[in-house]
Amino acid sequence: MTSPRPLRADAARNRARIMTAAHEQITEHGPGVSMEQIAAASGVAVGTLYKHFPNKTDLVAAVVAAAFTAVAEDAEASLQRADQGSPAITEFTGFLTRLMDVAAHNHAVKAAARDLHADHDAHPAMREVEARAAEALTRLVRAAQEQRGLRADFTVDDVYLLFSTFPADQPPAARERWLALVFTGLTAS
Amino acid sequence: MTSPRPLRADAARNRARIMTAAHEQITEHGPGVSMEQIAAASGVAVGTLYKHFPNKTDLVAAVVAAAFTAVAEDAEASLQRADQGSPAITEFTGFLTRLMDVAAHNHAVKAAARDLHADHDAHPAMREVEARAAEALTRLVRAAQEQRGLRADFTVDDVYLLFSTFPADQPPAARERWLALVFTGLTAS
Amino acid sequence: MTSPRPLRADAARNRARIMTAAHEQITEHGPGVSMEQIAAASGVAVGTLYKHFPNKTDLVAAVVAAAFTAVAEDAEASLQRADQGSPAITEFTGFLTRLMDVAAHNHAVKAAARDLHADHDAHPAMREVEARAAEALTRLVRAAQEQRGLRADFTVDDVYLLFSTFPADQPPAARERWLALVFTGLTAS
Amino acid sequence: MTSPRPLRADAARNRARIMTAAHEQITEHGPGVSMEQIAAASGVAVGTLYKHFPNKTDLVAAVVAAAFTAVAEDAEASLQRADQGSPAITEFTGFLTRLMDVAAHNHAVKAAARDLHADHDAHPAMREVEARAAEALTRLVRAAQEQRGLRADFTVDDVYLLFSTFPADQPPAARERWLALVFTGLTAS
DNA sequence: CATGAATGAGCGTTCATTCAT
DNA sequence: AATGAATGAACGCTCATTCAT
Repeated sequence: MTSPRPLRADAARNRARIMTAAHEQITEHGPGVSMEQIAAASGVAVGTLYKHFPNKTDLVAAVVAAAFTAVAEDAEASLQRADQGSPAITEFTGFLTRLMDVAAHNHAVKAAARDLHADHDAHPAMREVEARAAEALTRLVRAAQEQRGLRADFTVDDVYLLFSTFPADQPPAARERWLALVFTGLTAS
Repeated sequence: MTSPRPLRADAARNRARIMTAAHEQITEHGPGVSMEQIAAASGVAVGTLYKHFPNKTDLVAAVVAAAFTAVAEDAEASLQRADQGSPAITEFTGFLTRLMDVAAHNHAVKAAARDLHADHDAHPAMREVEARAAEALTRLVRAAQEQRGLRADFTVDDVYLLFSTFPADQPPAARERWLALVFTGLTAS
Repeated sequence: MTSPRPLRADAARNRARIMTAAHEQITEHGPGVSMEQIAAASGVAVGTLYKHFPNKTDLVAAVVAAAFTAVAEDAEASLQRADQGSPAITEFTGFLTRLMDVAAHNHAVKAAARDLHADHDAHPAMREVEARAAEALTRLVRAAQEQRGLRADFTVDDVYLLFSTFPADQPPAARERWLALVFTGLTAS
Repeated sequence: MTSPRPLRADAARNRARIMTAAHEQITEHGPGVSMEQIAAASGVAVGTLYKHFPNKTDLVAAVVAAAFTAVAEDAEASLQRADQGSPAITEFTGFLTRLMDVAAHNHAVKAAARDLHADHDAHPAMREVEARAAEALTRLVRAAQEQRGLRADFTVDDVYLLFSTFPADQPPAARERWLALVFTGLTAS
């Protein structure tokens, strides 16, 4: 569905190398890295980048989407555990904490995501992964509210809001302090 | 020490025009505006920009610092009102709210400040204005805590943390929601 | 000699599809269309284009030559009608008018032909179709001259000259005006 | 009027060198020459080209316009001679002949002009020089018609039409033949 | 002091062509 | 014979910065 044709083996390998290299380069040098540099780090020529991704924005979006896939999967696993009896609020705060960890370890990728802001839905892979996460989180949030652990007016959009404002580029102490401050306001009154 | 020579009248006028124009241009077009464009908006030539500011970063830092001066003054005024009997917590949340308003109306400048991140202390004007604000805020925070309105572990650094993560570039509804979530966690337990 | 091997059935089919697609793409997007796009429109891969035509120039030349085949056939039909009693001058001006029509409807192909200018004889197919047209036109011109309708010094080269300067890319009114101006000078004195 | 400020001496010199080099390079390699190559031939860096001309199209248009200035002046001189008693038809055909000569010696520039086709009025310098030529030619055409030398329905637009279709890139013999054919149709009936 | 012309490395992107599969 | 991934030089253009005037 995502791939009309299954992509030749060598092309798939190159695509993976490009994504990996792009992730590394963005992490190391920020979303401003040049395509040329990503190409060099991938061990391919620029043209190959453009063969796989129509333009730089699309490549960056693919990197961001890939990074978010793990998050979506984490959300789904958390929901499943909650469905199987684990306290929903525990699962939810656990998910949030891990989400912030991911953000902290990928803060340049997060910055890239922010640069995409306006059209973050214009990228298919992004839309898909967001939908997955939203689906799981909606249910996890609801469960946590029903168990009286999470404030009643909390929504999935709030997760995005908190995530998007998490100080991923600051030192661990600051990140933890921020979480502490914010978490205080999340519990049910 | 900060000013080896008191600056000739016309030079001072030029400097002011540059700062004003730079603020406007950054606000309108983001921190990426070219020096050429700022120069044009200032009514001077690029060379003059470089006469006043060794490089673009320094100019942007000066603009950011200037924008923060109003904030420092607001902090001082709030403190003064608290000293004269106004409830410290009211003054503090009032200050915070106005701070977020300023951020929202200058979010491109705030973005510029963020781009400076690493060395935001490397710029003298920045250090100075931060010191003024910190001085006033420290006392305001302490007062609010003594009056049992603000959580006991709150510090001035937390103000920076909250300010730096405020979603200034998002629509009003999101900004207000963020404030609501965060403020919940600030009151004394 | 022109065809060392008679070309396998599927290869012949592919070649035809490529030529058709190339004609369409050139007509629609000009001679600058990329080989990739022509390949896509042909339903084959680029490699196949290069299998049939050593390089882009050769493909474009083949398209141009093919387009000229209809012209050569028109010339031959006109000559035949003249041989069978139709006034030669009528046939000749009729041919010229249709030639200009063809040019107008294929002006991007004509532009492609012009880009080839220098070596328009370097391409076998081109030489062949030109020879066919020249053969018929020489006799048609002679007949028209003998019947005193066409100026005595007119030659087949003049046909090329007029054709190559016909303003095919201009609006109909301009094309008609050009024809009117030029035709005035063609009748026998 | 064309120049709000009279341009510094060194800048004017560079501008002239750029125009000269651009003319030469276009003449030698066609309108497709790269800006880099024109810059090298000018003895300046690319940035300087862009300082003087916002983009390649504008530079090419300036070269074309400059080349046409001589034509406009020729038209004006021809008109003046006609006003002073020289037969208008002689002046007109003389002008046309010289125009074709210029085109022949600058055929790559003429090709460049053709590439500009759609927006050849979008370039101020072009508009101005066209207006000058049109003014003089309108009167010269009228005079030639009143003296019964030029066909009565001839217009200035016809001059453009003939000029734009003149086979400037063909050998002298072809060019002369074309002129001969076309001129036959211009005399008054 | 101010000017603004000049620099030139760098960027994103395109595309004819090659060659391993 | 066909595929299509990969190449990489080339292009138009930008912009922080320098320095002769």
